[in-house]
Amino acid sequence: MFTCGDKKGTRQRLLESAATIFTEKGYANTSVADICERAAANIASVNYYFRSKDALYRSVLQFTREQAEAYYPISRPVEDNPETRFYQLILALLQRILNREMAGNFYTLVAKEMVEPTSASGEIVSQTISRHQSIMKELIKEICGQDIDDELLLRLYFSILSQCFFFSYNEKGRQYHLQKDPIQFKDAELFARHIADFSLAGMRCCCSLSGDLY
Amino acid sequence: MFTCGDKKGTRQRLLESAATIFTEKGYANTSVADICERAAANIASVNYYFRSKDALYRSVLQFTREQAEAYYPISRPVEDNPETRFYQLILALLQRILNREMAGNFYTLVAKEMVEPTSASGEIVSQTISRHQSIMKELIKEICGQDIDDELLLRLYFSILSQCFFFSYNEKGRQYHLQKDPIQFKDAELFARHIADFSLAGMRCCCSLSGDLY
DNA sequence: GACATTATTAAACAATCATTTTAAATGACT
DNA sequence: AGTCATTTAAAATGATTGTTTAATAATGTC
Repeated sequence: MFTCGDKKGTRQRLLESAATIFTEKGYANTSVADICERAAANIASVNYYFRSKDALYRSVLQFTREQAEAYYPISRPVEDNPETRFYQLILALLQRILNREMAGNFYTLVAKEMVEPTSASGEIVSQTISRHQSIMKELIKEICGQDIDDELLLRLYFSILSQCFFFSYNEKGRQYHLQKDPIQFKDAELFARHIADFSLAGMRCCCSLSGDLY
Repeated sequence: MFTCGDKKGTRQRLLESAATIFTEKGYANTSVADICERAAANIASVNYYFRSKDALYRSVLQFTREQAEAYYPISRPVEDNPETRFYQLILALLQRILNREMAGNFYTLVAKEMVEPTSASGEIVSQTISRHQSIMKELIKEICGQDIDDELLLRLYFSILSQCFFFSYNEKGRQYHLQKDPIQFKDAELFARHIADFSLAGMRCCCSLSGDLY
């Protein structure tokens, strides 16, 4: 296990190279040759270490997801009041998404899967989403009351998450809406504050008139 | 100009066929052969009527956009109160997005451009977005007051629009979040009602504490 | 040091794709 | 009918792609 010290193994270089290029250009626009070139590996190495381009892509999803979960854990201590934890949860999610390394790559890839699912999409994406969903729903219940209607709960979740997932758009895609400067990692706190405030008000309002309108 | 009556011309068939398949599979995963087959046209016809696959794609963006704008106009009479027009604007947008024909195709294509911009992306997408943006911002100003801070105005716009654009995800992509049944066109009113209520509360709250937190 | 396993390389393969070419067919108009 | 422009058709081109093969190098083990 004496790997060369500062040098990463070929397999790992391929994984990171693939993650970067898949994120940037998408699966279909990325060639195996591109990936190998960036990883300074031979053209055949993708099929040697992973069985195919497709299997490599699945490994990339897996790998970047693990990185994301290691980077900013989304389970928080229970001591604070729900509103604070609500803000922290949104912040953690935005920080993951805006992270410039593998964590951010994962959410960009997930965004692509939302818009144009691949065959590899299935498990990993749906696991990730449903994990987010259950955590967020628990928090909403704490804030709105445990007896909240299931349909309403789902809609509230959707309103909050759709705001967060906006940031997993491509940089250029975000700028279509928020012209101005590129979004930086440090903007996470600002937007998390906004989304939290905006959504807390929305939640409370929708809960208080629950059932009246529908 | 005596076209065959019930039969559409080859060019038009190509346009609609391309719109459908681009929407379903994305630009890179769609072959010119696919498009021609569905349009019952020869393989060379794409290059005959449009100069290239790329130019065809641009034409598709243009065409579907026109269909969307003709289908559900988003400029509404001024007589109602702003809250009602706010709801109507969101409803019109959702109806466009959830429309099963060319209008819906356009917003699905725009969603793809958000996540993975192509070289054709530029003008059409940014025009569409900035039109939505100016209309929505005007309405927010009416509701929150004309003296609202520009930064806050942009964030409010973003919160509202990101909820709407969630529905331009792929069907499977939406179901990752809203498990249950596929979203139908008729759900537009339900979700428009929710987004409007949720967002009106959020707007009012953010405006009242404007400047205090940032 | 010899052997077996693992890793890397260069070349070739087979398939797909967008586009071009060249020719045939169609329809309008004189 | 004959001319012309428009449209359709089939086949070929040239480039790129993912994957495989087979030979070579590196590494670890006894």
